[in-house]
Amino acid sequence: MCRDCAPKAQSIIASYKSGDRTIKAGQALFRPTERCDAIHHLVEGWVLLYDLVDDGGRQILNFALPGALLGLSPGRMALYGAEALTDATVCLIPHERLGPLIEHHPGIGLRLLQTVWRERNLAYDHLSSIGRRPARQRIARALLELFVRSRMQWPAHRSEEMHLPLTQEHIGDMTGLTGVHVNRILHGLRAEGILEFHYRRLRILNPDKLVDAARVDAQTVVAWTGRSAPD
Amino acid sequence: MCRDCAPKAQSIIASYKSGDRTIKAGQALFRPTERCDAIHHLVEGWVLLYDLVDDGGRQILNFALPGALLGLSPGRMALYGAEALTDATVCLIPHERLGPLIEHHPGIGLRLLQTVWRERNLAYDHLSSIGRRPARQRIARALLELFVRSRMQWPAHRSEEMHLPLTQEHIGDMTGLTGVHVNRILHGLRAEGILEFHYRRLRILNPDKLVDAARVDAQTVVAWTGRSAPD
DNA sequence: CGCGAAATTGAAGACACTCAAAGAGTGTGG
DNA sequence: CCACACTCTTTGAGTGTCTTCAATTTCGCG
Repeated sequence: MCRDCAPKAQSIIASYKSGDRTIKAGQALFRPTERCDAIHHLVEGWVLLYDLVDDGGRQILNFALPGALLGLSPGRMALYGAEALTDATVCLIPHERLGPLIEHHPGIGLRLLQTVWRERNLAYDHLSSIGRRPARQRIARALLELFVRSRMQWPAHRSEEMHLPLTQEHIGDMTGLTGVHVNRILHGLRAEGILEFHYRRLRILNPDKLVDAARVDAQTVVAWTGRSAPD
Repeated sequence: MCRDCAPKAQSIIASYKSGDRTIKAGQALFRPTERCDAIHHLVEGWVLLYDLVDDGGRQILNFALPGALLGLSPGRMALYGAEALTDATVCLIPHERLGPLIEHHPGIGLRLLQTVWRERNLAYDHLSSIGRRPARQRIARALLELFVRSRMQWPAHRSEEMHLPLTQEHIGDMTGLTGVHVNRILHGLRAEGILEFHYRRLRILNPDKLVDAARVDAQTVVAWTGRSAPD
């Protein structure tokens, strides 16, 4: 299920966890500023990380896929909110158990390190997208990234169509745009025969043109997949 | 010098490194897409991480302070560029040594994990700033963050004035704005008696008003400092 | 003193936002 | 199975923040 946790690693972690938790789609795992004593290791499902801004705006920080580590923060307050996009399962590891876990199983430590630094690289990628790219590129990138990452996670599904439980408002919140403007851009992409995004269903009609509109290079796509490259 | 690396940890890492490297202010450690075989552990100085966008734009991803881990990427290509803002020293750890290092010294693994996840949280913070805040708040936040982080790193300096080797263009590249617009906003902040930023020197005239303009809460500031909160 | 880089200022324009209303799709309960 | 309620999408018109382009001034440094 989770690429980052081979079965063996899973069972090792299991002996340090305080328990599992299942969350229904749409429910919150935790909210910003809420007390959060345990690290949440996502085992199954999609989870949305977000930050709320005082004027009512919301910024989506990441879409966490299985293997992600949520709730890492100094102090015991969550710095951001987390809510399940699909039904999800997390494995809870109390903060104070993390030290012993890594002490006894350094290999796990290395894996966690790689997971988090991949998350950091992804965040960097989003930063330059939101900070320096026009709306069309941001949206094309965001959708392409979601597509690539989910295909990598669940290679079974093989079509160019996928279920994406997001509204256009969500896409706006991830790209730093308004839902209304996202709608206009999507309209353009559809008119150009590049993709369709209708009621939680994304269909890529012309992958080449989408890559072109997103202005991503092969290297970046590889980074999205999370694969370590060959030597 | 580096808060994250107690002397003991330093000496352990030393036995796994391939060497040190000193970089003069303004010089590049590595450029985007350049081959990069070793992890760069920053020991001393400020390093700027950036990404270049095809239209000529640049996005600053982070200002790395001592303790930061640079050059972590899948494959052996750098996903971003790194350039020294001040004279700097890095300790180079070949990628293939990382496994053995953590294997034999799990405590180091835990520290590295905490370092990277703090960097990730900082990137998330920047995301919501750039994605959802107006120019004035972004700039106020950016300057306040730099101030807080550098004060935490070098507590010796105690005044409300600091040396910041940046141009207004740099501030634009970190906040996703143009240098010209940064200038106008800084003009406003100066007119209000909040701060002065003139030729590589930042002086905070009214800390309370700056915090107000930046719209940061205490919790976020604590996260910037990198301190783990008490239980 | 003069050169180059950075800062400053103005004017015009563009991209994205706000406000608002209508249309389409989904789900639920009778 | 239909009707209603709700959410999400779609479209228009007007506005505003930030950008672009360009000229001028200030500053640091040789």
